[in-house]
Amino acid sequence: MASQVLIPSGISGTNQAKWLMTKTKKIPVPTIERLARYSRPLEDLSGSGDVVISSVRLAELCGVTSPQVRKDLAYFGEFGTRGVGYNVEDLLKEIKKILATDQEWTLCIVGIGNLGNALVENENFRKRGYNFLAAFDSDPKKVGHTLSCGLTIEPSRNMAQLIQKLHIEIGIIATPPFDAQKVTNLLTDSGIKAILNFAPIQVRVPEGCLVENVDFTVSLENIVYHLRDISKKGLF
Amino acid sequence: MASQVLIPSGISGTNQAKWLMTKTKKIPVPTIERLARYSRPLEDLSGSGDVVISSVRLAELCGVTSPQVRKDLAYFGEFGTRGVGYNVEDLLKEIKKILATDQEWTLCIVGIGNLGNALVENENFRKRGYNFLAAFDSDPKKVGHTLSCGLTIEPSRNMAQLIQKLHIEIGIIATPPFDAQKVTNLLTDSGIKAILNFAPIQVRVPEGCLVENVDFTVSLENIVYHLRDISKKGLF
DNA sequence: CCCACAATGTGCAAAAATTCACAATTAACC
DNA sequence: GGTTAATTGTGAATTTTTGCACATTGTGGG
Repeated sequence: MASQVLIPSGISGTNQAKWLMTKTKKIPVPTIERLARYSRPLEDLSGSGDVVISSVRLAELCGVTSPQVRKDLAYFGEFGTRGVGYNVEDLLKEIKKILATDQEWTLCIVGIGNLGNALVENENFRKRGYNFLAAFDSDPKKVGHTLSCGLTIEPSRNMAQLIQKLHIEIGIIATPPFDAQKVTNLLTDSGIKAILNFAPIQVRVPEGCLVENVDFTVSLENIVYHLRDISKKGLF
Repeated sequence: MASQVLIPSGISGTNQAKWLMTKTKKIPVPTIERLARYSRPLEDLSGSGDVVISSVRLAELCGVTSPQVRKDLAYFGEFGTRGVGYNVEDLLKEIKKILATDQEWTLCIVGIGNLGNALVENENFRKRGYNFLAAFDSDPKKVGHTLSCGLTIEPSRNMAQLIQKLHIEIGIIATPPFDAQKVTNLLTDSGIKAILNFAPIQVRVPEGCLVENVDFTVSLENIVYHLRDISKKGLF
């Protein structure tokens, strides 16, 4: 725990408190995650005819309450018009600015199994400005193979060199759990700034590196806990 | 919002308050998610020599504080021995009992693209008692194809019939976002009890069905928000 | 048997996050 | 131009979650 502080939502890093200060207001950690969720329906609506949206409607679409929406947005400014609502295009632009998704980011992926492949080929990433610049795997049988997205699989030993040459900022780990910590060390040694880890272990990083752990089985266990709970209570 | 209540961690369902009551104590929502995380290192340790583990050590391995670990466990009973710690095997067994992962669950998956394929082939699921009994896709080119795991891809129109015949409890959605709501309706109409949705939209379900939405891009946006925040503050 | 040490379990305090209620503002209509 | 309806922005109250401090209990050694 010396070099790592867990942020409730799952992201972890160093000296979190400082990062969450904007002017003098503290931004609740879950707010950031919700902002990302708000942007999904806004993207959809931004194509269609609707020009404005109320906090009530946006809340419905995202499964939260409307005061929550208003409060979340109010942390960062006054984006709406009283009596009217929020302009869809403008709000989307503001949220993107807040989240820093109005700029391009450079990624690499480590571990080109089924999952790694699915992630690197995923349209949603590229569409949102996340650019995979390199793919790594330690399996000699995979190295040299070219993926549909155009990337050629590199051996893990080239990691440091490529990350620095291509200015890669974020690393995604999609290896088996056993390799995840080793890969994390390789990535951080190469100067990566943040890691999105899909291996079902909690990887440790040195000061100044961000980690977010995504664990599918945790989500499933959440579900089955509540499922069993329901049948036990005989509510349904 | 009429038929759906969002639980902070991302899981949503109906009348949540009731489910979280055990005897008279309210269980914090994040506690369940952490219990799942605690079980990972316990599984690893359960093979090796260590027989007991302290809350301090377990907390380190999971990136939380030690009072947090103790408090989380104390909601469900007294599993440790004062002055000693927790017996690894026993604690794992207790957590599995709490989470209902000591039993088998039946799943199906809808959408056999890269991601769907990666999920259904994933060892971690089967290893933990999550059994995929059916795979669906609406693409006629995919229907009839047999996956490495042995399942044959079924057309979506067979969904209701198969879910009922095989007593499938949980559905996983790995379709493009546009199809996700339609698939959700199909699943709930077929009597599914819970849905794990990987499409980047918030799907709506009728009363009595659980949903957990997993959105990779939300995790990434979380990261880039904090990353930009760091460089702006000039901390590194 | 007693004492020192280690580690859990827990009531209470603190912090964090959400919800409420309403003042403020705008648009639309007559 | 005034009145009504709609909707935001926000301080205060409430609820939820976490952290602290310590009493409690078990272990091992002399």
